[in-house]
Amino acid sequence: MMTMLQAYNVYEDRCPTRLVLDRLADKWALLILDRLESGPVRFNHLRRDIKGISQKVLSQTLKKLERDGLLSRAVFATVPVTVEYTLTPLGRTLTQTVAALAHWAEHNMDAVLAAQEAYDTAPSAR
Amino acid sequence: MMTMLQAYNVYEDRCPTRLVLDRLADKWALLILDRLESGPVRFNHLRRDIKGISQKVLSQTLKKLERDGLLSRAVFATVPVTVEYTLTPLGRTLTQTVAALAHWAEHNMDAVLAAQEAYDTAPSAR
DNA sequence: CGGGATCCGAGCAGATACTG
DNA sequence: CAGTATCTGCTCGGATCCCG
Repeated sequence: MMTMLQAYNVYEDRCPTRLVLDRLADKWALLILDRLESGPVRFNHLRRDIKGISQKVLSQTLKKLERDGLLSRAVFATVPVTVEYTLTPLGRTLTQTVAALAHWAEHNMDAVLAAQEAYDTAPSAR
Repeated sequence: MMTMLQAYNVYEDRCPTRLVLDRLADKWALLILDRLESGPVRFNHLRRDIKGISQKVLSQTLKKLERDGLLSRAVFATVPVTVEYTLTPLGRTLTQTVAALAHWAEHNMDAVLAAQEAYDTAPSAR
């Protein structure tokens, strides 16, 4: 199954997998997907929770993720209007992997920061 | 949200985990790490294998990954000089997750592409 | 072979203002 | 509340040339 589907080489340029990987290789997208894992969240709630993201970038990123079928957008005719973002089943299959990446970052950041310091203070010819 | 191990909140700005995640959220970095999984590779070999990457970006990305302690750089005094890039033990712990992400992209790209097409051809008020 | 240095253009991000 | 619109940097990436 796995071998059959692999009609494309990941390292090849212009392969569809690259397009998907490229979309996923986005700090904000990863954070948003991770944040939605626990359930639907409204726009300004996301904006508040994900510190440092601008309203424009949040809007753009949400639109891309919706286009990719990873999350869905639900509008409720309240006053004022309410919009909820929810992971689709497809998106939910991804969050496991995203969470794994986040956990790796969390558990290994000390090692990474130590490596950076060692690298920066190294007197060798760089 | 999460629980015990989380001394930092991933969604907080300026948290170290964010810095690491940000580094990982790089298409080229992911491809390079994935490519090095099977063993040491030389500079121009990487350049050839990872289609579409420029020499400058390859060089920059390798330097960042080395600084993060994810890969090591070995110079051999041949003529001309040979440079090999190898995953460090730390880097090797990451490739499992990176590979999982690549596999997800590969197995689900059809669904993603279908979702994109549906989104683009939708007549609804967007 | 394995890069560094430089120049340049496109795109992305920030800030601000406005709207249904 | 949940965005859109616009303007303005400013960084990133590509291309080119050069070197030990």
